[in-house]
Amino acid sequence: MFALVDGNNFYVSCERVFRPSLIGRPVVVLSNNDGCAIARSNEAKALGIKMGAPWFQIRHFEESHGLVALSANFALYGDMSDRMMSLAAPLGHRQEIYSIDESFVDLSGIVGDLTRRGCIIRQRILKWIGIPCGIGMGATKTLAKLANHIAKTAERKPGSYPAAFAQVCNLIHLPASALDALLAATQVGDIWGVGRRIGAQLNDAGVHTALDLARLDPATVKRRWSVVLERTVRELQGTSCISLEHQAPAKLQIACTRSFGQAVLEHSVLQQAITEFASRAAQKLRIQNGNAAQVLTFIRTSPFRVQDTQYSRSTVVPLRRPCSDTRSITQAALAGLNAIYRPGYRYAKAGVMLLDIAPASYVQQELILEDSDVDVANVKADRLMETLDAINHRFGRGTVSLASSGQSNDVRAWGMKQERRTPGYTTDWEGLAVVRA
DNA sequence: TCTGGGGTCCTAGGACCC
DNA sequence: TCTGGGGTCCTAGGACCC
Repeated sequence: MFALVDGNNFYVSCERVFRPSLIGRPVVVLSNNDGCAIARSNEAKALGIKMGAPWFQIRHFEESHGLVALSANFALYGDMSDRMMSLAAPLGHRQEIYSIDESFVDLSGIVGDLTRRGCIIRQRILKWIGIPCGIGMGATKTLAKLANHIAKTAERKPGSYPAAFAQVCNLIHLPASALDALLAATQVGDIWGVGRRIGAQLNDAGVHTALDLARLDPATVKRRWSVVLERTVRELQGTSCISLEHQAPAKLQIACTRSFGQAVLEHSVLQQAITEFASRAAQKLRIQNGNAAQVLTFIRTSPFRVQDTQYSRSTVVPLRRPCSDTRSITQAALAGLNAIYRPGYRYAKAGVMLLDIAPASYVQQELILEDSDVDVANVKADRLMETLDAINHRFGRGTVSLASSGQSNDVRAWGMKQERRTPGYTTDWEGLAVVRA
């Protein structure tokens, strides 16, 4: 038995905590570069604004409907997320943090009225940090996801589901006929694990509702689609196939990629960007105590600019030996850049990915053919990186960086556009809200 | 003019082995 | 004319998630 706790329109809700005047108004939070909408208030959804809608296509709502758009403030959302997660955890014995705004909670062994328990937790999160949540409960993770969908939809669109399921929806111990009715009222594409492509294929095959999907034979589904969809069918039928991951597994790959605020043509600017991405990725790698064996670098033009000649290439450079050293990783990434850079294109995006990651404690023994002491060099590198991370943690990101990363953010030719950024209310002393009497 | 970032898993097919 | 059988490993690409 699982619960899923999910913040409503999470990024928008975070902004509303500190700017209550946004409540009741259509609000969107924009992606990096103020590119497209990545969170929408209910009022914005009601205007028909879709997830991922480009800002330039929806900005006319500013004039006509008072739409407010904000640049994403991920430091703030991350901090609010930590607070929400710690308040959701007591719902059960174990919690899996699934994304910035969602956590699964294992409900096994919890006695008493689960629905009531959910309502108390929901109220507490709303009162203590101001974030409205939906809570869904079900026998499997997929059913808990569905319950959460029902909890939020019943609140947002009256009449879509019985009002009793709004906000907190508990499908555990629901009579089979009642569960079937809810499944029948749910589009198959709204089920967790059914995306656009599979959804369309299912519709073609006459499978339209979640109930249709739940009634398919798992073996047939596996043959015709995949084991992934088979698992979804079994989960809808009440057999748990996806377990709770209490401890986040170490990442297999780590990426740092960005679209540029404006098109980049020069090699030297790409070099600065790639240096920055490689440094950031290496730092993430050190946080999880890993070593990477390969570094992927990619650059590409904008596929949306059809008038431009397109160019998109990536390359993988193996490291001499697995490490998390910013200098070696950056060196490899820049070597990759040199291999794929071609002048004359309007580059819109670039990135660095670290591949083949293993715990730093796994050391491949090697036959030393060089006349140098590898162990001593490794210890020195580790201490240098520790110091680098400590300084940047204490004095702010980018205090110490490689010279090839160029100047600071405000003068970077490739820097992001963020014209509607709100203060770091909880993450920056300068951003603290001021109360006026 | 203007379109995000960061992940995972599965599968098919090719290369290669004996 | 007619060209085996069984296996592993790796990679690219597709699908999904938020």
